Amino acid sequence: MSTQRSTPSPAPRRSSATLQQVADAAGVSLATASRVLNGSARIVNAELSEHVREVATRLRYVSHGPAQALARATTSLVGLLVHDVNDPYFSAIAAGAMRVARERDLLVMVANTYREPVLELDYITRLGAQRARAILVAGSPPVDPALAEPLRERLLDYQQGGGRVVTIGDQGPEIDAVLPANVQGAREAALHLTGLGHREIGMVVGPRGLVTIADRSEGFRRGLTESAGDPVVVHEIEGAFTRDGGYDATRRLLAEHPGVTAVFAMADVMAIGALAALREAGRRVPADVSLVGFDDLPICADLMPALTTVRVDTEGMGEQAMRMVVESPAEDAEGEGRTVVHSATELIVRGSTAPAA
Amino acid sequence: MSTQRSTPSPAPRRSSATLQQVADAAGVSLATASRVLNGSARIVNAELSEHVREVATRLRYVSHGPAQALARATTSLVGLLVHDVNDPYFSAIAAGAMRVARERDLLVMVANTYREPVLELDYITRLGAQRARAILVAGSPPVDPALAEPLRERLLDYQQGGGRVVTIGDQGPEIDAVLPANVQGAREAALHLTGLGHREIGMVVGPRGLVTIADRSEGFRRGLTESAGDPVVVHEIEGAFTRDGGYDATRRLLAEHPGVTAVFAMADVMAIGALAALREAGRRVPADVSLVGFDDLPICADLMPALTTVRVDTEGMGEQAMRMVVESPAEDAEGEGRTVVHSATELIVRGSTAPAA
DNA sequence: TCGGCACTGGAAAGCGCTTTCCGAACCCGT
DNA sequence: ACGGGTTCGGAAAGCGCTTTCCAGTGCCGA
Repeated sequence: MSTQRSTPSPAPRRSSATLQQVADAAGVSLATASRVLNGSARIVNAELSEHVREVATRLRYVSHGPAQALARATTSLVGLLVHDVNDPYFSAIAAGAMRVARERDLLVMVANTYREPVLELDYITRLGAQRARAILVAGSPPVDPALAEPLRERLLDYQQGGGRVVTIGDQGPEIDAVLPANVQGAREAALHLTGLGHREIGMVVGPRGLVTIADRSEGFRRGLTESAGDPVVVHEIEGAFTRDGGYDATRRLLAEHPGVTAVFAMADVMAIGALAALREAGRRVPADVSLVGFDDLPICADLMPALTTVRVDTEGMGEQAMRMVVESPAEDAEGEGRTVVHSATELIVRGSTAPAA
Repeated sequence: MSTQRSTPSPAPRRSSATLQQVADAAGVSLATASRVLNGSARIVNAELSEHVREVATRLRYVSHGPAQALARATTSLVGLLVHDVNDPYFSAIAAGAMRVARERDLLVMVANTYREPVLELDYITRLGAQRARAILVAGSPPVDPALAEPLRERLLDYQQGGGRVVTIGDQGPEIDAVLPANVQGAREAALHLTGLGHREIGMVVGPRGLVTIADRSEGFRRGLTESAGDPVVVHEIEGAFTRDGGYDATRRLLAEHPGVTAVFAMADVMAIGALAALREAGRRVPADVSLVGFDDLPICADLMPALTTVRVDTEGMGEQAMRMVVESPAEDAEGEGRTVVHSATELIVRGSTAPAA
């Protein structure tokens, strides 16, 4: 990148008017101005009200958020923690959440945690310091309770401080959550594959330490056991939760178990890598090997072949989570208990799966 | 989605300790506590300092952002306006920006504007009200000055109020910007295609009202005029700046001009749609028709065939923009003028282009 | 006609923090 | 041993706003 500076310009640094100035200019008290301009319960005479509003406009008055937050002891900021906005799974969640936030006049602070516990904890603290009204946490927690505990603890802390927490993925008791039906979805994928006659199947799994992966694995295996006919051999290979992770894992899978006729990748991003690996290995999809993904990213339909996958309503989950933030505001204070919303999954059959050869 | 509530739980709603309480508990003054806990210029005795810190930890003190913002007259919040985080182009920008923000201890408020002027203006106002330290605006402004003016005006307003503005895309004088080399990139795409002997080319353009599109069109046409050999016939078809927009436009293109041997789609998302349309029309890529995109989204390499495209360093632009926010903080106040950073583009040749039949 | 009430505007007390200004304590050189 | 300079903790004045409480007005019924 190259930088360049051009001609100077005048710079009158005027900071915007205060409520007091508006009140003075309008000849009313600070209290009245406040009531007129920033939605109060108390009602002000229409005429006066109009006058104040005019003056405010003329003076280009803009309310001071931090001051309001201080006086009201609440903000309109909501935090959203995602592993990585640049991953379509999470950007869809973010988009959904932001849509609802917009309707509710909330501002969303998004942070990438890259699944790093330190970052997660740090962001929660920072959001707490900003007195964010709520925190949404998207992304699978670790299976190991010892690893999950610190995050959970911090969230509980924040929640006790009066903040609202909603997670997409199960962070345990007392924390509201919206959960995709991972087990169920994976089970359907398994039934689909065995139904097509596949008897040697590769599972390209993401980091086993994640609950999401554990659930999808479990669901898939459960589905396999339910299948009629000959017993199924399954090979499980782990890779990073990315395109390259799927690519590498699939290469290893093919090297070690050349006989597989189907591959189940535990996320579409991984499936994309798997597809590349299969192609590279000269396996035709679906003629030689069938491939199933998970998530149903928008791109799936445009892959060649189009990817059979399990649809997750990511955007819907983001919306739902954000809705919960506002709609049961005092849930915990009421001692009511935890709210859990389940989001259904659905197998979408496309061109990447076919009967076993 | 189905909802369910489970067992109740106790709910002691304790809000976190204040600085005053920490000071009292530590037996020091408010001022000292403040100096110890929230980085002040003044230094406090190491021993005392340690003591205060201990007490603060014990009391689980968390600084109150809004109060600090009020007292300091500045915040650590930065706004980021994007057309849609769910579009990989923008999510990459967001990821880049957030990475740098993280380093600088800034919190990023992301908002989707869906290219709706009303939303853009509204968000800027709201960010201004929150006293966001800076606003990043990603996305092409309209070509029509009458349409671009309101946004520009509002940004200038905000800037005058002491906020920092950096745009990705040119919002005109006095507003710092980082600009992708759209013209240059498109020109290269044209040269590549004509170099392969294509003489009847389709341009699948996005909304003509956008500067980005105008620039890419211009660059492409310029490249065509520079080509050696026979004159080139070019057909321009407009579509929405999405996958479906590209799909529809390409279908129309093929219907009206079946003779095209190459298509230049002005964004990869559109190219993906174009690819689908070509496939559907029975045209082999690249044997019958060559295809070039723009942006180099990560998925491009995994399409079939892999997409020849013009790489834009989206993530780098996001980083750069965020860096500018912090690194020349008082640029406008100094009357220095505008800073413009150019981000290079590069033609990436992959499998979707081949010599004309 | 008059007491009482509903209504509405204003004064003032914070909300939690930063920072300026003071003054006490301490160190040094002479 | 003493004056001047340097440190460093504390008191207090805000930052811009909300909201409680109070007081003035006008209206009602009796």
